[in-house]
Amino acid sequence: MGAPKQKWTQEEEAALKAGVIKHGAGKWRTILKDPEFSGVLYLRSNVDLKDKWRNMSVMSNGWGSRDKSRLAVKRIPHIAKSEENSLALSSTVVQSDEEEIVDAKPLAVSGATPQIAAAPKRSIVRLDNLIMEAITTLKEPGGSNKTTIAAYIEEKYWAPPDFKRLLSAKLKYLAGTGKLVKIKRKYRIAPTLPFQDRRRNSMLLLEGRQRISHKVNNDDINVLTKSQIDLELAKLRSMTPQEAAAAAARAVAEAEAAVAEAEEAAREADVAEADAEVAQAFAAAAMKTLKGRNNSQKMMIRA
DNA sequence: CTAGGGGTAAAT
DNA sequence: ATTTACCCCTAG
Repeated sequence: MGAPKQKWTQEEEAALKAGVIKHGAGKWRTILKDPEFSGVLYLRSNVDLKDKWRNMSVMSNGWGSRDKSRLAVKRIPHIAKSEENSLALSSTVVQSDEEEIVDAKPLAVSGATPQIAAAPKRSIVRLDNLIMEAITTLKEPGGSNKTTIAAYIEEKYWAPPDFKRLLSAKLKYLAGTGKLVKIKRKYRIAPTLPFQDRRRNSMLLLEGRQRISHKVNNDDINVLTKSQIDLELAKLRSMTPQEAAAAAARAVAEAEAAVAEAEEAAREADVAEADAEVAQAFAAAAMKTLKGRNNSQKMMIRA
């Protein structure tokens, strides 16, 4: 009866695409067993993969939730599907004739939107996907650094003018929310092992998942506004433990809010990034000092 | 196990 | 009303 419906995450889609590129479409079981993807797709079955691939494929092609042979009056297609539609971020195209098992079609993304007579600017693909895809396909040991990821995306897709900036913001955001783990300048996809039974039971309550779990070990806060932070930290030290805890909590909340803003604004111009950065840095520093003097504070959740 | 044809019901 | 995650079934 009720399969509560579990939307495919971007990691899962990326993993699926990567798997298809690596093993070929149809090798669902193989993809599933590949340790490279099993971490992400462990709750999907081979049939799920097949169906998902079908769904993705279908929607990326012409208009259709294909029922196939339904005469159907459908929507009147204003324009015939011109093959050489420019807007592309096209699918794979020429892969310099390497192996090219199957051309990964489901790349359509939201770009399939008509360019009927308006809708000029809309080709943001959701950088998240691309980043995930980049990391999973160039499976570098230890993760990939920003430049490598940028190179991958730029080569395979299309690079906006201020792409580097967007990418930086995105990586920071993803690392901040725990979707990515940053280790020594390199990013890798966060382990998804924690939960194991999402099938038919709860799934809520993971609202308190990993958030700002930064590695504040040495320091990364030496950049911008260090003076500001020091100032705030000085105030923090003179507070009572209770006040300090409250302040730290507030800082964390503010950081999250700022990061969320930055994420939303991360399309064209995001001025919020600076704020988010400052807030995050402060939050991290606050946590650090708090823990330093009162080591019973454990606010970090799982590793 | 896979490809597909069908179908259901939950989200949007 | 359309999408979409899942399911079921059958022939290779």
